[in-house]
Amino acid sequence: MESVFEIIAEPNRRAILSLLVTSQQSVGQLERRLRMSQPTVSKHLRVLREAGFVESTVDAQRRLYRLKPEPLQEIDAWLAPFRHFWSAHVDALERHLDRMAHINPPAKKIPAAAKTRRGPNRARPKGAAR
Amino acid sequence: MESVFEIIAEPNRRAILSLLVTSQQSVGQLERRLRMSQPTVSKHLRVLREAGFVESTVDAQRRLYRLKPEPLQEIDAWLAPFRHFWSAHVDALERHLDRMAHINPPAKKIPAAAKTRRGPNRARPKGAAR
DNA sequence: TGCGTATATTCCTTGACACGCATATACGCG
DNA sequence: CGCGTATATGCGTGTCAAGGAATATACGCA
Repeated sequence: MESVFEIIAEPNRRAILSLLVTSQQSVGQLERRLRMSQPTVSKHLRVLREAGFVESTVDAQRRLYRLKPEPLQEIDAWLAPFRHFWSAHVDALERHLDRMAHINPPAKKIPAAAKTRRGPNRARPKGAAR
Repeated sequence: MESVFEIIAEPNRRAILSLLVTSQQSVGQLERRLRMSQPTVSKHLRVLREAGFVESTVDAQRRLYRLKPEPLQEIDAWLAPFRHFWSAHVDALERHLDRMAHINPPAKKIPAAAKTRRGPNRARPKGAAR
């Protein structure tokens, strides 16, 4: 269980992280909202804590868990080279569509904004449904 | 092995993806550059292919594998909410530093670039630009 | 101090998967 | 055709992690 990628491979752990992104939560809250057994939650929290994804503070008998950014940023960093890759792809597609448009002009004009959105940030969470 | 996260949990598979980001590669090339056995490479490629991370074309006896963007974009999309979280953190830190600077002004001015540098993907309003 | 609540830990079983080895399939060439 | 190269697949095995049940620890309160 060494890498951050193995940590987030577990669906329940991802669910916990997703719940914590809004605000800190106690173990009991997570247990109820995720409908998993208390030991299971505690075990996953232990894994997440040891990997640096979360930290906890004590509030009487409760423990409040909150997110820590570093490991997720590490994943984000790993994705960076691939973002370049797929933005290049989108650009190629755009050029292709531009060529098509040139040969066979569309009925309606495409807003210029679509062309201006350039840069390392091209990666839009492909909104389209499946 | 259903989710994209389980797929990239395996270090060798991540290595394969990283090699493919530059250009397409044959199985043999991957085998040599990663120093893993040929069956192992083929098996990982199979997993990656079935999950949509790569596709292959046939070149005589060779198979050339190349990247496909969608699954990685899916991971990127999952990270989006957390980017909000950690940029909020950076902002809080910045405000804190600003307060400190106000109380006890620094010798040197921080270059403006430092403020713009907001991760490759500073979470942007989803509907924006299209 | 004893009880109830909240969380952590231990033990055990089960299942998934990564790898090695052997073998199968596919292709080109002489 | 038969051989060499390139890749895929099947089988057996070892490892490891996830979850359930039981139990331990910590805290507040009467």
